[in-house]
Amino acid sequence: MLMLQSKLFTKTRREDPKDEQAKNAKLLIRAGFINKEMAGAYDLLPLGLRVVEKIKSIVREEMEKLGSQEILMTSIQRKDVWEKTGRWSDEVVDVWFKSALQVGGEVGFGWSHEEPIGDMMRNYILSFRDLPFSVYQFQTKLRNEVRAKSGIMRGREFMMKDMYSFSLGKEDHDRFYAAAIEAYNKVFARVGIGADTFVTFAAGGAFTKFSHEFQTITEAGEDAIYLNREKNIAINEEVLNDETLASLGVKREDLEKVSTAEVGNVFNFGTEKGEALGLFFKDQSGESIPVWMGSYGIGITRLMGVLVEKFSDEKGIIWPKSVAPFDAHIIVIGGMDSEAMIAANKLTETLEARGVEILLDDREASAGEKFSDADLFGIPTRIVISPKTLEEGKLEVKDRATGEVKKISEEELVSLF
RNA sequence: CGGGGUGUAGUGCAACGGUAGCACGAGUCGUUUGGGACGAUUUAAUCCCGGUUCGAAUCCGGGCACCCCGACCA
Repeated sequence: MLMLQSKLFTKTRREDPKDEQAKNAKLLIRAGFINKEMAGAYDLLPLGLRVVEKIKSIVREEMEKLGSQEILMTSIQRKDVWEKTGRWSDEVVDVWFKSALQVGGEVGFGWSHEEPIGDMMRNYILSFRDLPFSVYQFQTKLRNEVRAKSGIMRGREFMMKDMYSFSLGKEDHDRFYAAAIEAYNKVFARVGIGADTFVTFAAGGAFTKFSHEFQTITEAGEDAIYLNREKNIAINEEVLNDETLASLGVKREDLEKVSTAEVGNVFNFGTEKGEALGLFFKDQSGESIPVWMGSYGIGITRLMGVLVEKFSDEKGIIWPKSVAPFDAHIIVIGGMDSEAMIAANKLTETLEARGVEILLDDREASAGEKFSDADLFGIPTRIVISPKTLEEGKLEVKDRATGEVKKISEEELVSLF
């Protein structure tokens, strides 16, 4: 895959936008990955969309390994479904966006899909033979937040991967729940935040004492967790009390308080949703049993924000290799029809054949400007081709993360990918 | 939703109640080409509505928008 930078319509900015404080928004806007539409709503531009798609691919792979099936539900939702669980009320759920149909009747815009999916599954879950299974989707969630903040980390419109499991009962559910946690850990490890992401004990529901959240250490986070690194136990602030501590076997004085951002959560509904929504199956004896449900979320765009918060320096973003918009950024110094350009085109072909994704800076711009943009974009490997490198017969390769510069042959370079 | 702050060319900043200026960007011409090149030249703005005043970017009222703190985040 090759993208010519001269064709990229976005521009980089030298200065931070004045209407952003959050580092993730400042850098992503300056680099042209996103555009601010309004507070809490950002457009994904070509480079930003590529990052989001990379994250989605990783999540998708892990969900497929879990055996989950991808779907896509609607954004407009029926009122009656939410009334069944008492959550249509603005008093109960304060983030609703609602509208009215011209022909009469109200609709809500999906801030979650728990109720609609439970309702939908009444069409497909009839017998114990239909269970268990799980489905997931990448969906744009709409939430009428009173205060959007922190750039793309808390928006009114954002992308979320939500998964729902439908099980025969507790045991069946617990098996999937544990597997989902494993899958989530793999996702966070693959996007580069494994070491700083902890499964925490969070407020539970009617069926479990705790739910679990995936919290990543970052100063930019809104949450705080209490961490015992030795025992690998992390506790959310809202459930930190003597009872919790006793049940988990940790002492308050052994806990370290760290600032974190929630990147995922898993929740056990038990039979609560099934009962409220009328989602039952017939067991072998013909008895009607409520379906046991769980929900599992990963904030895709928030995750992108967290990555920028964690991986950047004064010059720009430093993407982990797994989610970078491109593998390599080739910088040509010299005109469009220079020797360097010809050499760059040749190298590009060689690398492309190996599946390397390349952004080729073929613009008529000064070297300094190209280097600055490259640093801002944060593509892991920067390759410079110039009259100088041609003369030496070597390529200059710079690692964005370490800053290390190497002069190597084309063969050596190709072997890096 | 409570509190605080800010709205000026595309972007980032100036301007005592008295001619809206600077830098970057963008356009044109020329010279340049390894860390945001140089010269010439052009382009382009006071969030909206109302009030005070001879005169408002500036003061007052209302609205809208954005940022921050808190609350909220099932």
